[in-house]
Amino acid sequence: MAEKPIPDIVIGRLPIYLRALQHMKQENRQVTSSQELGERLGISAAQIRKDLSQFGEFGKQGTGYTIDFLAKKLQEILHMHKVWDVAIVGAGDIGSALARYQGFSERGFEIKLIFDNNPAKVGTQIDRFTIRDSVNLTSDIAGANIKIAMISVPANQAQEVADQLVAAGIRSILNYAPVSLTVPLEVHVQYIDPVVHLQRMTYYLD
Amino acid sequence: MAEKPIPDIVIGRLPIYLRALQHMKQENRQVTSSQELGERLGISAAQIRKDLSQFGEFGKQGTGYTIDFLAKKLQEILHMHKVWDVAIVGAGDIGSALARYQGFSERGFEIKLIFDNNPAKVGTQIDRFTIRDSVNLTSDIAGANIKIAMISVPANQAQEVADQLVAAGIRSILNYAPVSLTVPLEVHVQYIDPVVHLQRMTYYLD
DNA sequence: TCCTATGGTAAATTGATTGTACAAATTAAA
DNA sequence: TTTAATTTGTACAATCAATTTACCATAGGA
Repeated sequence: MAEKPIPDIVIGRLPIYLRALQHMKQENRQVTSSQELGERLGISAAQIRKDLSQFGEFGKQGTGYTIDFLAKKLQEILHMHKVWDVAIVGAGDIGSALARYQGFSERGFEIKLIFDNNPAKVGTQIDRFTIRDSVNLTSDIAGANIKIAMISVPANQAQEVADQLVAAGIRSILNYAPVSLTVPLEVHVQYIDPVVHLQRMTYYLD
Repeated sequence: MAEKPIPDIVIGRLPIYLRALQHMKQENRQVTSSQELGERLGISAAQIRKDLSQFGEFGKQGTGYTIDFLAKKLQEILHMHKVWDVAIVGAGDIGSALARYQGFSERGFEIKLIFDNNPAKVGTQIDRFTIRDSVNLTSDIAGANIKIAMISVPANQAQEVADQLVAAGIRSILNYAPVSLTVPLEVHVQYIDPVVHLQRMTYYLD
């Protein structure tokens, strides 16, 4: 009996649930309910229950969900029970801000390597990182066995970088360059382009 | 006869189409086809044609779409035929990187104001901007008639900032703080949390 | 014991995508 | 000029996906 795969849109909501639970934990809350979570997130309680029930029975009728327990379960489902190493390619404004961002280590990701192809930058420091030369990108990443990378290079270099990352064994790419990437099926890409996000909202403005 | 509203998921694809068209324009291309666009973006040609046909007939049978013409049409649909003013709240690493990012002005958005509540930062410069005091946030934004804002403050301050932005007349919020916001129905919010994007991909990793 | 709150789940409903087809228009080739 | 090859716009079916509704079973407190 083949279990049917979980829809990607459901996977996409799990990190949101997890984030909210971790906030509640910081407020020393013990339990919550699908209704409370839903109100907080603008998602229907039924949908949250259905999403969660795809992975098991995590709640108790009448009382709700134990925050700490559900958070741990979601972390397991998302494979966040371990720390993931991450590489950054492109040490401009965005790449630098990413390298300095504390939120990664606080939430299960550790920046390990940062690359740039500008000789003036190679060898200099950002935070605790020494910028490496992009010519060694593939071997450095493969050698460190890193599976996740963020791209913060200009648009016209992004596809080339993506190709190198794939060759280095990267399986997940978070792309800040404003361009769509072509990668093999088994490699996942997420896009962050603030202009695209803004344009999606201007449609609704006068 | 009431026209049925366009699904938001369709609106979300239009900026992607526009971005690809603008890249083609830079390559001095004159025309393209739904098929070429689709291959470039990983979207089926039929879907692109269907999306576009919701707004009019922009192509020519046998030839395809004139890049410049279709780009202009998409800009109109997305209300990008004018330049939109934008405010930034939070002048930390992320806010600073946003203030310096050239991609906004190149694609129809102009950063006008940037705020922080840290007295040590108020009055100092980032790029060509003088950081303003957050205490004047509502009046400054309302006075400048700005409708779009980006939030780049710590998570625990984000909801308060959002409330002030709504009071100031902001209609669209791009939220970089790692927390879900509660806003009135008529205000649109888009979220950028790199950790959420990464976690969405770790599910598929071993 | 009764009442209320709540999770889990099946069913119904709604929404979106995909696939197929084809007429009409255009271009290029024969 | 005729024919062949493209390509859009549209329709329709089929399917797939996602959401909502409704209801039952359970837990815990009054």
